[in-house]
Amino acid sequence: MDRRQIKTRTAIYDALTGLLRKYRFEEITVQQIIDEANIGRSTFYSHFETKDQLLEQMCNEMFSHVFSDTLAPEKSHDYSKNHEDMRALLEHILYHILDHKENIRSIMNGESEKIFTRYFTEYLESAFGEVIVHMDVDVPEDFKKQFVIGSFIHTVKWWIGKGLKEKPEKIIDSYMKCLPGKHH
Amino acid sequence: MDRRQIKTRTAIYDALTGLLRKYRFEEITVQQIIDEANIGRSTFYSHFETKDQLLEQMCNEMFSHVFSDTLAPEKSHDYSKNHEDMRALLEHILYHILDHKENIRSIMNGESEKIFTRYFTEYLESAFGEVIVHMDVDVPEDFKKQFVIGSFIHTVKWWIGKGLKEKPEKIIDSYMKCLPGKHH
DNA sequence: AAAGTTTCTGAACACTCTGTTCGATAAAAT
DNA sequence: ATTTTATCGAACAGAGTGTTCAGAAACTTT
Repeated sequence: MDRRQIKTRTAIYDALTGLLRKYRFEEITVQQIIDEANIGRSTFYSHFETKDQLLEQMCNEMFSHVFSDTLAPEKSHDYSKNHEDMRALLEHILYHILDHKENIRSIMNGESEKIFTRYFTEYLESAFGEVIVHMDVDVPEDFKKQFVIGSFIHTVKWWIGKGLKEKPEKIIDSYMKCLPGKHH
Repeated sequence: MDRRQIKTRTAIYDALTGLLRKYRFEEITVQQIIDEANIGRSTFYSHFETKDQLLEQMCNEMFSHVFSDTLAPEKSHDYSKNHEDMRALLEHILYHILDHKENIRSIMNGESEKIFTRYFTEYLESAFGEVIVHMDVDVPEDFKKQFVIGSFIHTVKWWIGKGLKEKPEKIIDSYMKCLPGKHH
């Protein structure tokens, strides 16, 4: 890829992340991004069709970083046999989020929060769909799934919203204590 | 209040709810609302400063209807003593939502979903804050609160998203089975 | 190093949406 | 019947969007 393209691309990304620290995505204009990134107007539009597409792509890259290497290597594990493995993976996810602290915090306002939720749900379903089904609670399976995944994502959002101050271990510990199942 | 004001106000509300059935709030323009409501441009702006303010006020009215008479009459009950009372109240809330089916479903897309969440959280905290504290799970209190309330709201959203097809009793039953505590 | 290719630039443009203003008209209140 | 208040709608200024295009600048190839 042409160095110039990479340069403008990262300039745009950096500009947006910077602006997101001060303003909500909805109130940021393309002109602001252009000025902040120090690029020409038409350059922006030759990279992205709209402001929304830029956000979409940026989140896309970021969340694949957060989730990609979490999913792959641990896929062989059987979490239904060992709750400690599940605990380790969840902690791993939180540490990954911690790595992207700055970006994630700025992104988690307004419209972009939804993209996060979408990715997160998708990922968790593929990673834990099986495990959840095997939990011994007498409720329909689709309910079980939405409850476990939904409450986890909500917890993570709450953790982010509170400034990521608590330790991942502590959050996961509390979370797993609140889940229904055999681990009492 | 002047009859004319009421007329335009409801015309605007109806127009927006109608449009929300076809489009997301973000893509609806003031002009569309004006045309749909059959009112003059300046009339709209003499009632609402912006499109967002309109949504805010509309949700405000609606959600106070959903929650107002749920909270008041049951306030004396002590849910920590009787889980059946809590169950009844939660079911009551779902039935209220069912009453506003059409409106709620159209409103639960995009930006307006947040307003719903805000109201709902606020309400649940005032209604159940005490009860939750008394639950016997060994996790910090703020975590307990966010978990119980967050997972309930998520469940309700899921229920709405799936078209409100299942019976409130069933949803609440599953929900309470998934909650940690003494009811095993 | 010269020629060819790709990307960036920035001004100019048409367009859409917003929110305001104001004189005329119609409806409600007293 | 008179006064007050609400609506109408055209006209306007302003902000933002997304496109176009010719020239400059940066990369690639030979």
